[in-house]
Order: sequence, then structure tokens, then C-alpha cells
Amino acid sequence: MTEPINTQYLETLLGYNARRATLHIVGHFVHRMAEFELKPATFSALCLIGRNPGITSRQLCQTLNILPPNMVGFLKEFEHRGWITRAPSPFDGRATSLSLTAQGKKFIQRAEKAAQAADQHAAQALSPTEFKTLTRLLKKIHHTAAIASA
Amino acid sequence: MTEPINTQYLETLLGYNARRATLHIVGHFVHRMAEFELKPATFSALCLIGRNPGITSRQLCQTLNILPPNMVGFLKEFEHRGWITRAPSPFDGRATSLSLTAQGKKFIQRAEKAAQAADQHAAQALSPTEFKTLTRLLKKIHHTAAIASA
DNA sequence: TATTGTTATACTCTATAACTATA
DNA sequence: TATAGTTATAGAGTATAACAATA
Repeated sequence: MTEPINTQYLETLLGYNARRATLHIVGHFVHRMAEFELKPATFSALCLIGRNPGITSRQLCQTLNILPPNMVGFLKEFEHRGWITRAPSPFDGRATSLSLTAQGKKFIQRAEKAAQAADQHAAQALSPTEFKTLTRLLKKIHHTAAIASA
Repeated sequence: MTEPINTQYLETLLGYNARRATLHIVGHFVHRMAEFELKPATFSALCLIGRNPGITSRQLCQTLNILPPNMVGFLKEFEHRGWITRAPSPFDGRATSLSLTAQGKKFIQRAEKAAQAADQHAAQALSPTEFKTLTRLLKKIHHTAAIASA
């Protein structure tokens, strides 16, 4: 060990801090959600189906910024595990209407509790007020993208 | 188009917002830094070498949480482009001591300006105070990891 | 002609195993 | 015996091209 490494400049950058913090938070998430075999993308997709019964694959993709070919495997897995059902959309014969099964509802309910616990654990250095502030400012950032692409 | 998608629950989660915001910020970064052919990891590595002359590959890896095999290609590229020099470490015959060349210093100086501009552009929805608050809270989060692993 | 869901595939990023030379 | 740097390679995550069915 020689001298400590100077990281001061990098830590003035929003991008650097955002990337490092997200790696930390997602790391906790993946660790805690391992028992559910859910990762950020699959967890988010299941949550959205639960709160938006009848949502189509394309709507899921647009909302989560996932490309359609990469969603196919997720939905196949969800169906295979008995968490979702696919029905022809009543509005569009090309689309499929996604909903949670009773089993899927129970499962995601438990997973959502674990996700919140993972959040809290990853952000244990923050006060409740700081947690809320951080969440609000992050939301503000990624909502810029949604407005810009509308 | 049927009804709008409800994302309210997901947006209460720190992990979801952090991931989406970081994808937004890093997206801007990569776009703006394309002319320099630098991505987050290579940019950070060059910044650290610039501010820590004589740093070793291993120290770079530990500081940036990059695995040694994945650093090899970066350093090879930096050397090939004439941005860094490698010298045997005076402290340890196994290690190599990294420094920027005059050309590398000029290059990273321009790149750092562009990185700051990318940051500002990605966070244009935030006031200067909010920008500082967000940076501070993100730093607090990923510093937890550093302390926990010490 | 455009869009949904899909297959196949390529590319990038990250991770593991094993080697060499030095400590 | 342990560590620094390296090679080769495997695994995720993400991206593009092209197709059948429907609009």
C-alpha cells in the first residue's frame, strides 16, 4: 500500500456517482431477490402486469424501455411458472393481453415486500427524508427522457 | 392506444428510479463522448491515472470495481493511442506504474469538459441546488459499499 | 404499408479459471 | 504461499435483421 487514491474529481460527476450508486443498489436487489429468481427487468415487468391487467407485450416494452425480442423470453418464463396468462387482445388481433394468475398475484406480493426491504437495506446510510428526496430527484431525471421522446 | 400504463408503484422504489435515471444519464454520456471513443469505465480509468500518477492496474481495478482481466484491454488501448506510459513499479516488481503522456493529459482535459457538459445536459430538469443534493446523496449510497467491504 | 410478436443472431459488458513472474 | 498482470473463455444483457399474422 502506497498513497490513497484520489477520486475527488470523479465524485463531482453526476454520472459517475449515479452509476456507482446504482450498481450498489442493484447488487443488493439481485442478492435479496435471488430466492424469487427475479432480476430488475423481470421484477418490473411482473409488477406492471399486476397493476395493469390486459397490458400488451409492446406496452410493457415501451414503458420499461426493453426491446421486444428481449421480452419474449421473460413472458415465456412467466407463463411456464404459472404466473401469467396470455389472451388475444379484444382491441387488436395481433396483440396478446397479459394478466397475473392467482398464483402470480401471491408471488409478486411477496416479491414486492422483499424489493422494498432490499431498497431500505441498500439505502441504510440515508435518513427517511433523504430517501424520499433522492427518489424524487432520480424520478425527475428519467422523466426528462420520457418527455423528450414523446 | 387504450389506457395509460400505471407505473406509480415502481416509482416508489429507489432501485427502479436509480436504474432508469442512470440509464438516462449514461446514455447522454456515451452519446456526447462518442467523439472521444470513451465509455464510463475507460473515461474513469483515464481520469484516475491523470490524478494519480504511478497508480497500478490493481489499484485502478479496486477503486473502480473492475475485474483485472477486463482492465487489460483498456490499458492496452490507452497505450496504443499514446495516452499512457507503463513503467515497472519502484515498489513492487510485479506491478506496473501508470502515467499519462503529455498527449494523454491534453486529451483527458478536453474529455473532462465534455463529460461535465453531458452531466449538465442529462440533468437539465434539475436546479443547481438539486444537482448538488442528488450528487451528495448518491455518493452517500455507494460509499456504504466501500465501508462495508473495508 | 405499418405494427405485434417472434426467431435467430451479433455485440458488449461482466465473470471465472488458469497461467507466469515476482513477492 | 500469496499477489500482479495476463490469456482464454463463458455468461449476462442488449442490439439488429427478418419473418408471419394482423391492422
